[in-house]
Amino acid sequence: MRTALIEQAAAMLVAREPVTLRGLATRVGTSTMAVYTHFDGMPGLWAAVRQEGFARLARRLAGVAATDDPVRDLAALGAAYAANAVEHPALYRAMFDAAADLPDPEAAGAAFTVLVEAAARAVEAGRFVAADPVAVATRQWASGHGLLLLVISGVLPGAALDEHAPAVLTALFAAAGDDPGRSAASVRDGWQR
Amino acid sequence: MRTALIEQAAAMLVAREPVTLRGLATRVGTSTMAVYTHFDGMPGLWAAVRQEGFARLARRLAGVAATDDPVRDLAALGAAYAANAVEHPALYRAMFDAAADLPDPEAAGAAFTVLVEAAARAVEAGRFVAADPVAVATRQWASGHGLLLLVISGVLPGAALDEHAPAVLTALFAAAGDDPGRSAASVRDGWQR
DNA sequence: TCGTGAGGTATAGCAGCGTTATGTCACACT
DNA sequence: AGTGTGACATAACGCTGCTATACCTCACGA
Repeated sequence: MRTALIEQAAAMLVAREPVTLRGLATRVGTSTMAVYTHFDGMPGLWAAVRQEGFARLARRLAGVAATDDPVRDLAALGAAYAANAVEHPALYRAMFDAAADLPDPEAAGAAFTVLVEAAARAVEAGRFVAADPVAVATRQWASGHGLLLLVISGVLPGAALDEHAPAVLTALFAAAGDDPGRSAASVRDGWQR
Repeated sequence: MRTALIEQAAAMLVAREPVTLRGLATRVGTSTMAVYTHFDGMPGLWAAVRQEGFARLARRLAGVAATDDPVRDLAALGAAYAANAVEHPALYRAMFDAAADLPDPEAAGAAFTVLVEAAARAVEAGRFVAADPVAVATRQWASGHGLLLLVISGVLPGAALDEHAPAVLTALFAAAGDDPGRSAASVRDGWQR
């Protein structure tokens, strides 16, 4: 019942339908009370939906295979992150409506850790000289997040993603100490969606 | 009456009070009908509030004086943009809830144009070699937007702004062709909030 | 075997929300 | 001076999330 409600809410979200208590209960085939026994109300259900969104994101990023080029991997992770957001824009927006209070922040942490570890491998491989992996991952994440939100909300056209994301990533990786030309090649290779 | 409603709504927004039709009408000292005669309902009022938010942003950016160092100016514009967002986080979030449909998109365009013109001056001054000013401005804007939203929503601590924003800007400016050391100095100089 | 208590669900009603239909008034124009 | 047009007030409608209450089911122990 818990999972049925969460998945139905996520489905209504991607279908751009308004996620309402009564509509949700009707579709799942139960009464409105179920949301209160399992989630303590709509805010609790939204928190569970955000949690599920981050869990899916973490699984998706974990599915990106690591290669012997950690910079390429970072770009591939960015591409997977972007694809996940573009495929389910409403869910992505809902995730960050209140991303600060998650029932279990570890799911979001796991997704972020994948980025940090790839950056750490780049440091270890001598690509990022004297760079902080957490800082590199944070900057990549924040920059990509902003670009994605602007595209999702229709401010920038969809083509802006392929136009700007690789350039921004290349700039960040080069600033981390990687050779600019080599960064550009790695990003071009990793950013295949 | 129109402006009174918009300003009251913006005030309730920054005060973190729920912006409700009845509460708004009561505070302004009118009835709920005023919102319908002037804005055709709450969505119209929200559009007007977003419009006002972008107008304030454009005025703020226009108030940043240009110097003989266009890269420094870009950093200063970024700092002003960030300060505006941090001072009125709820308004900033509301602005981008549906930034794609504004009554008069020219206000948002004016704010963006300030960025583009500074980037164009950097190209003209030979700092950004063969770089597209619009692309540079877009990347700066998107990256700053993402970082700001993560800080505003509490995902990243407030200190992340001063830690990451200058570094990201420096990376973008260096990628545009500017000398890395010179970019870093200009950004450090412009990013004074 | 038969209560019995506890947990999940159904029902009905609450206050609040945005919206709309209708009524009322003041002011500008001929 | 009459008239109509625009803005505001009032009341009601349907919807929202939420809660109090009743019901039903099932596991458990005398």
